[in-house]
Amino acid sequence: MVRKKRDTSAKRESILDAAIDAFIEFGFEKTSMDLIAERANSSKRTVYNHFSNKELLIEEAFNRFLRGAFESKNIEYDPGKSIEEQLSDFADTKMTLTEDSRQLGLMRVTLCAFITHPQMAERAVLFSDSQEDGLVKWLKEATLDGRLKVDNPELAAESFWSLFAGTFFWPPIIRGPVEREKGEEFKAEFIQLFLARYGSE
Amino acid sequence: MVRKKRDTSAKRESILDAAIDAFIEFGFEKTSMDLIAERANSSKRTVYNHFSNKELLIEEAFNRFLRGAFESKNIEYDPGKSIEEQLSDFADTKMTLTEDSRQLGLMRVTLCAFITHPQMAERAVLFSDSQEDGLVKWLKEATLDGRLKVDNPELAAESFWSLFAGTFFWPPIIRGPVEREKGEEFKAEFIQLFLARYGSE
DNA sequence: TACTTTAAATTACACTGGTTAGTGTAAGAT
DNA sequence: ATCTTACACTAACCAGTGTAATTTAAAGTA
Repeated sequence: MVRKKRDTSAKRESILDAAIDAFIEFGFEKTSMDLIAERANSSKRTVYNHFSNKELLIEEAFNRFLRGAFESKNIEYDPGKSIEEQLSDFADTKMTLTEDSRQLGLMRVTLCAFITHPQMAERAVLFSDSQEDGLVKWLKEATLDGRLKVDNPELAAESFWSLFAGTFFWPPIIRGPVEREKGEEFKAEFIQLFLARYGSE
Repeated sequence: MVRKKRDTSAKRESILDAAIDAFIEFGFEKTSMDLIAERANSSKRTVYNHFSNKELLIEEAFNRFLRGAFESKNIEYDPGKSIEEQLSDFADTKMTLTEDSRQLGLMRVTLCAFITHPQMAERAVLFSDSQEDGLVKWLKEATLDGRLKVDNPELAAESFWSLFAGTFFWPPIIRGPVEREKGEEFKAEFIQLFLARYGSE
């Protein structure tokens, strides 16, 4: 028996891409499999050959969201840079996620999926908990180095994320990107606020 | 000509209640008008007599959400109470919104509606902007009274909301209510954080 | 108070027109 | 031999309408 297998990943990708675009534009429920096929320049049958039902498509979109959301580099402590600069750079890095309109759209779709499929949200929470240790570690190192005074790094990290997300994550999800000027102003302010409590001087 | 008009508000309410419950349980798209009628112990025709299409139901649900979200009393400056106590009480008041599971469900539905119908989100943003002046006013009064040092009350208010929502609004929307112990711990922490920058001593 | 009248509100139910997830198949492409 | 396509098809669901019958309660009557 000779097995012949062909590489069909390109087709699969184009279907998934088309599906994500359509989900972003119309939402999951209102996107039909026929539309996805049409946009992927494919036949509906091929769509079903790759993803045997519609749920699998949103699952894959979700996985891609997770990958994108956390692949951006995490914060690493650098004794040679000021605390303000390190926090500011970190915020800038994370900000890019909601500046790209496709990524933003994918987040919106995913957020709705979380709300209607709580089991997806659980997976995301587990994943993000495992990832967000980066900031906690940074806070500990900065404290050991005498540059910060943080008793409870987990709590401090949560405060930082709240301050960040309250301007740079949730508002863009709902109303669209933040204007750069206002963004810079708020970033400076919340870093000041953070350091007023956790700074060492 | 004698006009007879009957009070049909009870029926209307029961339909809207049933609709909201169903939206919470199944989401807007997946809730059929037949189901709403059944749950309201009414006929589909009566549903349509009160709400001539499905959109009007989500609109009304949204209006009810707005009313619920902002009817809870706003913060008012009281020179006789400590700053910590006033902020803590304010946070407690706002917290009750996400402790009630129906209100939480309604918020989820509304959030999804915002994401898929941006024009609804606009109305909500306008409404909330007009309401959230309460905290700004409080910050100004506390500053005039020498109890706080706030240069930019709008920015400070935004920081406060970010800190609050980062624990007491968004996480409950996604994963469910916050455990009381953790909530108290974080509330104390974020008030400390806020006062480290804006407190007058 | 009790009763009748009457228009408004509600119901049951059938029906239309449209959409959509998913399947089967045979022919064609790589 | 495997992947892909075109296309026809099913079975279900659903928003919204039309209508005639039935129930309800406000207003008029005794």
